[in-house]
Amino acid sequence: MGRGRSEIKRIENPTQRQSTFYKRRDGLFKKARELAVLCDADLLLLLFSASGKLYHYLAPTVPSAKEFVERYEAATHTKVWADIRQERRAELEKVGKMCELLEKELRFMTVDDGEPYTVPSLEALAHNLEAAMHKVRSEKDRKIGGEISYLESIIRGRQEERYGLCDKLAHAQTLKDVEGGSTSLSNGLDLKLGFN
Amino acid sequence: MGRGRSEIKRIENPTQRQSTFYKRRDGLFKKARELAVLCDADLLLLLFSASGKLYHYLAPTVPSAKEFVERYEAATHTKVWADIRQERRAELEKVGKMCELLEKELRFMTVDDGEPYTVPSLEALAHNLEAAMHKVRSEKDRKIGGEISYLESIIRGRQEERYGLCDKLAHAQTLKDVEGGSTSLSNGLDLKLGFN
DNA sequence: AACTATTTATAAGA
DNA sequence: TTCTTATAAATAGTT
Repeated sequence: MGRGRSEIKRIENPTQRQSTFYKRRDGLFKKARELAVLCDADLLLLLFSASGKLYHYLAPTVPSAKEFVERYEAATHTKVWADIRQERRAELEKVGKMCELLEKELRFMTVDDGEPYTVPSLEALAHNLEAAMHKVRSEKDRKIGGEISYLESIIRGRQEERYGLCDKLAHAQTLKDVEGGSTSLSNGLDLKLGFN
Repeated sequence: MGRGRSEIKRIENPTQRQSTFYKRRDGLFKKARELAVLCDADLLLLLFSASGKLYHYLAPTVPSAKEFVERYEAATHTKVWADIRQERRAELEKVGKMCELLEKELRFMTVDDGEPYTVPSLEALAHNLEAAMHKVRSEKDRKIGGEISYLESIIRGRQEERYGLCDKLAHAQTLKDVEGGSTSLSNGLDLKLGFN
């Protein structure tokens, strides 16, 4: 709304940001109230401005903040964290592309630090790297031999595997929680290198 | 908005109330997100529908989350939020790593498509993987041999390398865009595996 | 789930 | 801040 803007990104100009904060804060609280009343919903809204000031709204039907938080807690342990993971993952995928490179590199370099890795996990890592090397080598050989047709024949299969990753991603959290740390690492690498 | 209404009172018709709930819930959450992002504010929104279903929004965290939790705790004498913050932070890290692994895998798997890669780049890739393997193997051996002191002696050097990575990261995007896919890949691995 | 006629929210400007 | 106003968004009623 208003005379422009559609991008949602941090407003750098402090004056403008403050002004926008006031307006949108009022708008948000108004919306919150309306939703609570119109639809008979319970809601709690806590807001800290960048300068640290607290604003909050508690729906009229909610007797007390404490009670509400307890209710939230109860629901939280059954359902909410899955949603949070979902949100976080999307957020990370979107925002974290740049950081990814650095984190990746740092992770590899921490191998030198030795701290976080157990011998079994290092074995798995070495094994996977070796397999990856062979994979790449054979790939090269095929290419040199001009056996393009061979490549083409497996492209579809790989493509399908790749699409399958979407599903893996969708279940990644579950897997992660079930498996142990080092096992998780080696599985991650297995995944990464696409071994069967 | 819409074609009527201005009175804010409970909607008695259940169907209409439900419909309105969905629409306004989406609107409210969108507004909440926008406010958090635009104005760098921290907010928490908990919403229970009349039927007891929970929806919630937590502003993208980290820097101000601490402040948020501390202030909220001070205001409500609740300990819950400290735990939530902790869990969220751990969750963020885990999820980030998982995303990384999957994205990495996707990148590796594109080697199979063969399309964007030239023979020289595959050679470089294979070479780097082999070197990485040896690196990991020797790392493992050192660990097994308990030669911790050796590790410690190189940590500082690696630390410095790592700091240099910030600069590399800053230019990583540029490199990637400027160079062809194949060259980029081998460079990526050089970076990733930390070869000199 | 979509579609619009309207009402609201709000970005800029004062 | 606060008000005004031109525009962008949200959404009530409808299909």
